[in-house]
Amino acid sequence: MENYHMLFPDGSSASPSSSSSLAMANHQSYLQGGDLIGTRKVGDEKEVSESSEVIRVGKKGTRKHKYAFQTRSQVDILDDGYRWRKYGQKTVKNSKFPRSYYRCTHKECNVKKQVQRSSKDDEIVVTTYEGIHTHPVEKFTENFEHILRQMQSYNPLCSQNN
DNA sequence: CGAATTTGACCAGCGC
DNA sequence: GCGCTGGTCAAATTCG
Repeated sequence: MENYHMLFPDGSSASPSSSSSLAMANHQSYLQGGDLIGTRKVGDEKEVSESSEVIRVGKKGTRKHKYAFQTRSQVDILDDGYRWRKYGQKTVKNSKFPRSYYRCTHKECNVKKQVQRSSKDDEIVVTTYEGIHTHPVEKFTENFEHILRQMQSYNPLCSQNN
C-alpha cells in the first residue's frame, strides 16, 4: 500500500565495448527522500535528466524498496561491484528495448535488478535495484560506493509501516 | 567441467 | 472469464 520512489540519477561513461567488465568514469548520485532529484552534469559532458517516476507496489503489505538509477551509458550493464546473473529478459510494450532481469549470485543475497533502456533515448539506461545486499562488495567501485551506502540508509524504511 | 546466459514456456495480476 | 502484460523458471547452450 506504500509507494516507494527513489531515483538515483547519475551520469556515467562506460566503454562502448565491454561485455564482462564495465567501465564507469563519473557518477553523480542524488538521493532525495522519495521526492525529486535535479539534473546533474558530470565533468565528462554526461548529464542526466530529472525523473519523477513513482514506483507503486499496490499490494497488501507487499512493500518493496526499489531504487531506480537512470544512467546515461552506452552499455546496459553497470558494474556496481556485485555479481549479477541474468535470469530473464522480456520485451516491454512501452519500450522498444527488452528489459533484462538480473539477480545477485550471492548465497544469501536475493537482490534483484532490472535493466531497461529508454525508448526515447537509447543511451539512457534505467537500472532498478530491488532489495539490499547483505554481503560486502567484491569490487570497490568508488563511484557507486556512496550510492550504495545511501541505498542502505533507506534500508530501515522497509521495516516500518505496514 | 562449472558457472552464467539465452530463450521459450509457464504463471500471476489486472483490465476489459 | 478471457486476454494481455510482466515476471520467473528451467533446460539447453556457450564461455571461461
